[in-house]
Amino acid sequence: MAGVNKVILIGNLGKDPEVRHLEGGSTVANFTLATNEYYRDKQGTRIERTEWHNIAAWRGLAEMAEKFLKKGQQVYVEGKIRTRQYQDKDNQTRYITEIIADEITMLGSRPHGQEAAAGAPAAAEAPQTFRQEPELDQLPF
Amino acid sequence: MAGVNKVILIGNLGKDPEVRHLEGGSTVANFTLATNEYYRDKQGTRIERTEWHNIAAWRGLAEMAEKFLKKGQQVYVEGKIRTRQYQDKDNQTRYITEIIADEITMLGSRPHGQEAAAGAPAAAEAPQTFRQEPELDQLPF
Amino acid sequence: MAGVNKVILIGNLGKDPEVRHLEGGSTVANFTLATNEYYRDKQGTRIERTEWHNIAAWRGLAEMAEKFLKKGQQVYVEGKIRTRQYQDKDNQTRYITEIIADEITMLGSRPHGQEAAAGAPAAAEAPQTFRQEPELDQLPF
Amino acid sequence: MAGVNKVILIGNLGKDPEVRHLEGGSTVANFTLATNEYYRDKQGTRIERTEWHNIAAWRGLAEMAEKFLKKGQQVYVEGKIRTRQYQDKDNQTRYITEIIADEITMLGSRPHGQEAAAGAPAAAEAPQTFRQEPELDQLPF
DNA sequence: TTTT
DNA sequence: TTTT
Repeated sequence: MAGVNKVILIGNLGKDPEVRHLEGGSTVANFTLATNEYYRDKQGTRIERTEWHNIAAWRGLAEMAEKFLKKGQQVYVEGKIRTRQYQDKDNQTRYITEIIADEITMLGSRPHGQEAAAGAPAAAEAPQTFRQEPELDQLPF
Repeated sequence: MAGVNKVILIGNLGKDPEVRHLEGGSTVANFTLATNEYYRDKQGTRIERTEWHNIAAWRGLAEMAEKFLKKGQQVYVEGKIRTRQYQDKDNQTRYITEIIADEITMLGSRPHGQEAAAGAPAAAEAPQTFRQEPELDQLPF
Repeated sequence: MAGVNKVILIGNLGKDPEVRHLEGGSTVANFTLATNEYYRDKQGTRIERTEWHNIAAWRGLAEMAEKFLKKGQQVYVEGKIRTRQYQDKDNQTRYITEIIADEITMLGSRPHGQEAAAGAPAAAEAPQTFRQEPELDQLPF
Repeated sequence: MAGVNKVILIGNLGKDPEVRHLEGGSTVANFTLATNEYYRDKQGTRIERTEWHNIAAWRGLAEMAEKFLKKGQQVYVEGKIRTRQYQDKDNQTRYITEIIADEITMLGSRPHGQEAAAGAPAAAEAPQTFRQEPELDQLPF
């Protein structure tokens, strides 16, 4: 039974994307994204709660992230949840949950006092949407 | 800067919900949800990939989950991602990512050879949607 | 400023898809989808409200719809809203809002007393997800 | 069979919200929202396509829209699709499709040369999310 | 570690 | 009718 696994986030990058070129030719960009929530507690005090998400962008989307995204920027990210396991230094099994991005849209304006990454569109140009191209070996059937 | 943290899943319960009544009066129901994805690899072989999600439903939604949801059932879950840390038995910090459900809708029909949970609507009745009522101390401001 | 225009529906087909082969070689499948909502009114009476959506699936997705979808079937549809205008028989401008599907997933089981469309997967096979392949002339920039 | 009818939009207000106080005590705010899409056509020319959506916000959300939203502002809107019919001046049945907003989040910064609506949060304050409170007579069952 |  |  086919299912749906979809995540929609709007938040700010906690750091510049880190790009790695893997053996085998793949490229992946990783960054953290903060989504902020505000509410009042029982005493009426305003509370801010920040959730941090690990974002992974692969292949073409990784290159876009490297070129156009910077720490602090507000973005829309659409993707899916993936939890993978790894062995830590004590050889214990650990789990990490990531969002595999399918689409990234730049929102609002750049933060003050911060330059766009090299190659980013000039202020006069329209901010952009980037979509992951489907891999030939990952088409649904 | 307010953000968005939204998850949309369609999958099948991996087990009956486990309900706990916490000190302080809250109720929480936990269950796992499998979302299946199908694709062909480079050799053209059909691959099935299952992602397991930890779902937490609180308060009124927990009671609904306890009454109406059972292992194997197909559901739509809307909610948000939350990662919390805890100390494991070796006093090491560990992280677990959960989906806090805001809305659960029952889909399709019950799996063969499986009874509905006690109190579930008869087959002739419309399957249902359950929404979390907002907590008075958690309204946005 | 790039935006987001996303629709997520779960409902039942109101009729079999109607497929048209347009001059120029495109194929489009149209069907209606009912999304049901249940609530109680002020008197406590159960109310059912049905919203009807016009779904359009293009190219590869149209062929999938023609092969695999039938009246009554429960599906997940992801797509975007598009309103287009046309002239009615009195030469007045009219508007119609459609959902252009990007992804369709078959849910649950087939309705009783109804055969699957020719070519549909056997009951024992996994229901399927179909995604629109991007058109070369419609990639984001 | 309960369904799902969900819309997620990011766009800019085409005009200030228009607020009406209906007989019976309800308040509704209406505004248009432009979602922009960019792509290249077969000749490689950059095309901008704008979709206009009719947004309706009721009750508490209408008051928030009136206070805090202005023409040009970039917002995230979550809601559902509703098509209603009415009689035009020639007594012909016409249809209009609207998005009934459940949640509105203000994004980015205010457009240059434009004042915030009276009562809007000062620049130093966090932009906000507004959610529709459920009506007692519209709870799911 | 972000943003306001 | 928006935005860049």
